Amino acid sequence: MTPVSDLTDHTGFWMRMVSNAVSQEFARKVAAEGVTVAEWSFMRALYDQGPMPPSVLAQRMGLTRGAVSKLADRLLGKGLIARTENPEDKRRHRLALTAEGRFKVPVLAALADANDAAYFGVLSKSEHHTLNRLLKALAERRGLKTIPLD
Amino acid sequence: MTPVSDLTDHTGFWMRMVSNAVSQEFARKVAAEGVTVAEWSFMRALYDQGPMPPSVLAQRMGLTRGAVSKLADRLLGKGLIARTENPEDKRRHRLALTAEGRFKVPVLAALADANDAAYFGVLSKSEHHTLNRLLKALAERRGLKTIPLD
DNA sequence: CGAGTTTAGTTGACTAGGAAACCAAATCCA
DNA sequence: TGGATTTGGTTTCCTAGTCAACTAAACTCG
Repeated sequence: MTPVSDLTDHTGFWMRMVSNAVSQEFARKVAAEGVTVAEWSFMRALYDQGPMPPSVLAQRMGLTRGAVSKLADRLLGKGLIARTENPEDKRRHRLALTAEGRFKVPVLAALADANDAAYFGVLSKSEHHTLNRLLKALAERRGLKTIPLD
Repeated sequence: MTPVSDLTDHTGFWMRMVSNAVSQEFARKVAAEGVTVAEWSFMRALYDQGPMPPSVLAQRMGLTRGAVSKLADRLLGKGLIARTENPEDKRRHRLALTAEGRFKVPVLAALADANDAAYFGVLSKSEHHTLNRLLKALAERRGLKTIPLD
């Protein structure tokens, strides 16, 4: 008959289906806190690693510099991050969380925790552990490193 | 110290990382054939289930009617699908693959097969099987059904 | 020194999708 | 019958990215 394999034969199909569902759910939750997932990821990176120039952030987040530039504008507008000049090189500057931004991180992190737990809670402990192991193995064997966004 | 859990503690984090990588890789490959992933998914649905109205397609693909309307415009422009009027109800119409579109599906399907195989081929047979099982379990227990796009 | 060159970041044109307003055809029903 | 409502689809405006052109600052080296 058709030489075309079934869509559902692909692991990638199922992975994306689940992954999308988890992400969309999370996006909905952080939206209630007034931030997008990209903004959360941005803030999270600053929280973990301290102030850094936009270019580094772009690389960490797997975004273009342009995207980070615009993202930074939005976060500046919301008062969640601040820009600090570098007197030695006027091109460079660094982005850092404001007090307000810093305060928000644990709140959002709690949402992330809850979301993950709720979503994968339908698996048994050992299933969950196995899934983690397999995903990490894939990421490692493929040399993945950029923080996933959406 | 910080009350904030590590990003990498989340299964969703790893899942998205891997899922994104698989999808981006696939997007690159189909782009070489002149279509986007959404277009592929669109064509695939028509291939599997025959001609259907845009609204049904929207539901199947988890897109809004607006999105499908635009997607259909693009595919019409590329000559991959055709619109057929419904004489009984001038609002409705159905979308179907053209001969050219129909011809392209197996080619794209082969790319999808290859991509999936390459990506998950780094797992052992039993690991791969386990991963499939867990993902399907998650999808099922969560009642997921829309075809994942990106 | 000062004209190219490189580097950091921004901007503008473009793409893909969502939400909601919108349009036209069909249906309902008093 | 004919106005209100419902339905199917399109369009408009918005958001969030990419890519490539651009600007300004710093560096290089003849």
